[in-house]
Amino acid sequence: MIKPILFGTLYRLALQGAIDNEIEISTSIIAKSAGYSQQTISRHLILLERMGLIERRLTVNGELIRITNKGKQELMEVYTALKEMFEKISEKNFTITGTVFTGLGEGAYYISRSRYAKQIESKLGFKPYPGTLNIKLISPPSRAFLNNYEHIFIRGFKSRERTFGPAKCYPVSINDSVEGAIIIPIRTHYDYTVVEVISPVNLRNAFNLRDGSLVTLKLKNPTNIVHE
Amino acid sequence: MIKPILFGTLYRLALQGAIDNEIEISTSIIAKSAGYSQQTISRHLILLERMGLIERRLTVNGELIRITNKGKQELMEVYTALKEMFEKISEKNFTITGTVFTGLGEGAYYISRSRYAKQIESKLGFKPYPGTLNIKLISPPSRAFLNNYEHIFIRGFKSRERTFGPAKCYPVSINDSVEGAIIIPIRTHYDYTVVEVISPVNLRNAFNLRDGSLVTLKLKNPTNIVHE
DNA sequence: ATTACTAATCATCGAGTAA
DNA sequence: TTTACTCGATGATTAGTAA
Repeated sequence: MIKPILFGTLYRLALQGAIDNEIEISTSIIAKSAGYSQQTISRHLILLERMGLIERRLTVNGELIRITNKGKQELMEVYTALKEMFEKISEKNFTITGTVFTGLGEGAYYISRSRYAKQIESKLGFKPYPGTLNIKLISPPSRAFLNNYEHIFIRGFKSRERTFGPAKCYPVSINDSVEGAIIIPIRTHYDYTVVEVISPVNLRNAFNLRDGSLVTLKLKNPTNIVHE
Repeated sequence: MIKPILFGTLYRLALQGAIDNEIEISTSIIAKSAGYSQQTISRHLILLERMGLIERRLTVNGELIRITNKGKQELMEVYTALKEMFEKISEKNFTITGTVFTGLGEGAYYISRSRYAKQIESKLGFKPYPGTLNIKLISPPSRAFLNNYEHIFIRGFKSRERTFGPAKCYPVSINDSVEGAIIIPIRTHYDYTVVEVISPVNLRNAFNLRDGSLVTLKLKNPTNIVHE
């Protein structure tokens, strides 16, 4: 990409319709819309012309400007890059990869509580295997992006001995076959590079997983909610 | 649009896949790909963060960066603008609008010469009405863009008294109904904000045109040739 | 290895103005 | 009215470092 400051001015010209087309405009008008001085735009135009990105002819009312094919290509480059990015987002974020590791067994203790298991069964549609699969994320390297997706809320509760916090669940398909969900306890901040997965089956057995085995998770219901 | 220099850095981050997605990267790596120093990128990231366009968390290997929805919107704004421009070009340049005005009658004199009329009949496929319709361009304001299109060449010739120069013709449909052509004498530079139109009929009568009447011309055979 | 501060350098900007 | 020059002011960049 050319220098951003010049790209900015070239983009302004394009907005005015100067692609493949001569427009009659003055530096002061561009300056006003771009938030720069007339002198600065004049200088920018001189530079763009020297770089072969625009052609221009002075007139009495200003100048006739036309973005050349070279200039068009500069804009096209950014356009196609942005296009690819925005088109790929939808698929790209749905696939999560990581490796299996052995945790402390805390997850299993939680899932085994009937107050949790019953909620999961009713809200996610499966009776969870009493255990979680710990996954160290590879791509994306952090679970922060999950905030962009819809979650299913699992309420916390208190027993006689202690408090069990609430959790968020994100339905996924594991290795493109078994259904399950990522479960993130809300209270604990824990490690952002790790997720726990629940499913109706023992995933270690189902896929013959050992520590270090690669697992892919695909987010379902990817509504890509706007937050903030 | 935000300041071009910051847009440039935001765009770099997007290229690295930071839209809706945390990426682990260091300022020096971005700097290398962007052609700036590590310090400059560091400063840019601080500014982008303050503006709420990115979120980031430092790690031991660099930092985790994610473009926020606000940042995404900045990119999307440019994307959609470029998209519209590139998608509309094909149609946009085909339609020409302008108003009728009375010329000096020079065109009529030319067309009435049989050496011209016969060429027009054989090359354009119609016997021209002996007159031209003068059109003051509104959109685009200059006929310079015609250079991007294929033309049909009409040879010049000499009579006993004087020389008649060659001309370029661009087939058009007038008001989406009558076929004709823009005819541009090659020799005379004339006024770039004006075109003359020929057709098999008297256009003033056919459309009941008076001076100031609006006319639309649509270029046919819009091959949109790349020149330069 | 990082990020990011300070200070010196350099590029860019805009006021004034000529053509 | 234009564009675009000079030049002093401003803002951005990099080098050198600290953390």
